[in-house]
Amino acid sequence: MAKEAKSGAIRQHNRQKILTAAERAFAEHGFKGTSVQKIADSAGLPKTNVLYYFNSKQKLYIAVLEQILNLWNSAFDTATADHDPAEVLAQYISDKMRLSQTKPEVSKIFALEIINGGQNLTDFFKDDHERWMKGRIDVIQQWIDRGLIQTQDPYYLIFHIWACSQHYADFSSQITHLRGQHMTSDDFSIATKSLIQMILTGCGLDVPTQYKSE
Amino acid sequence: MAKEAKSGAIRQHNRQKILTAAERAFAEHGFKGTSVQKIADSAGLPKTNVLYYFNSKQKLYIAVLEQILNLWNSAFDTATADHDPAEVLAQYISDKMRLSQTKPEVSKIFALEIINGGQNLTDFFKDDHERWMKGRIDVIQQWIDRGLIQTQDPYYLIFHIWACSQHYADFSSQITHLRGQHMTSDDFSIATKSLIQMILTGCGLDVPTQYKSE
DNA sequence: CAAGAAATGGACCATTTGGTCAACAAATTT
DNA sequence: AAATTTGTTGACCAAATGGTCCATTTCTTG
Repeated sequence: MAKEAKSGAIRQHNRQKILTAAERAFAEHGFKGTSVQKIADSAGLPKTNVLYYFNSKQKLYIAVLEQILNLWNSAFDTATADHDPAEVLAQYISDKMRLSQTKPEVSKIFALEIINGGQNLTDFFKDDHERWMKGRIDVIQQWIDRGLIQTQDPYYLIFHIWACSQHYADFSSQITHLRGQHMTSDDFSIATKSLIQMILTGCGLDVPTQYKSE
Repeated sequence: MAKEAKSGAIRQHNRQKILTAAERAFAEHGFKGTSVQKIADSAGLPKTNVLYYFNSKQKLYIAVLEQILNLWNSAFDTATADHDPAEVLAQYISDKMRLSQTKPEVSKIFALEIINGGQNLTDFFKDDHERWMKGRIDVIQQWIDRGLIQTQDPYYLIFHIWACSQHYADFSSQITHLRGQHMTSDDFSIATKSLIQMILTGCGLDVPTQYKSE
């Protein structure tokens, strides 16, 4: 039942090629909009081969989702109420923005999945995420209680951070169109500082110098 | 060639029933994930009938998109640099949040469409939107020049407003799961105030009294 | 090198799906 | 009421697609 790791070099190599191709395809056209054939072509393998490694389109999709979870990590995960909220939040926003910049497909796949109701996310992931959230809410609440930060509800603060940072990945086509040009590295840098300044100031925090603009 | 309005009462009634059903379906499963049959069932009509009114799935989808555009209006559209930025922005955020609350399907369809690259949006719409954007950017830039508002780049301010407000519609399933309960009207009211306070304060603006919390 | 395991790939199948057709029923118009 | 337009419906079709089978080739390993 379980996929033995073994030494299988070809196996690992091919699986990764497929996963990468699948990631791109799913991000661009969603689960239903992506055909196994397309993924196979894109990976340079016959369709049968894709089904050989992953047993079904659905399982391949879930494998893509699971591979993605490793990117979710941030220093914020282990922050406590004793840390400086301004530092921690600025760092977290910066991390999320970098992810949107470097791995927009990841963000898109998750966006599509969540809009769709998140039915393919395993209960394990959901519970894990919920636990993570509770922990973070707890820390923020303590900051609030200690008068270190001004925000109504910790949940909404986190949602707003996610919303803004993910927006740059998910809605990149719109952003590019409206601005008349693709977001460059410099643009991302400015957008990140702009977002940090807005959220931190919005919470009554001072922006740490290294995240300040100009 | 063109669809004459005529008196066609049946026509109008059926078209609307189909559009409503299609809106729900597309929001929930995306374009590819929705079958004409499902829409027909949901509208209580045979599939052939749906194709009779709209000539193809694609045209039906575009009709849904176009119907939606009428909801995009806000007082912000006609604001000038002489208006009070705090009032205008608070009102705009409030409008956008209300839309997310009352018409989440609309937001979801657009999100799916944009993530997908927005290939089904007509050039007319895109140009229109671009013009709207340029106008709004211009107003905000004037506020900046007059020292009325503190923000790095007008574009990012608007993106952040969109991102946060739409998040409540697009990611509702995640929000419900993490909070452990559905967003009630009261929750939306608090979230709206929280968002207004964060963004306005983040721009160095005072929150107008009617949008203040408690 | 020989045997077993892993990988490759073409042929094939059942289902779903968007869309057409033609016949028939209901409204409208003249 | 006759004629014409509009609406309703089932039968049908071709293409796409997820997935299976099986034969063949390539690797690995004793």
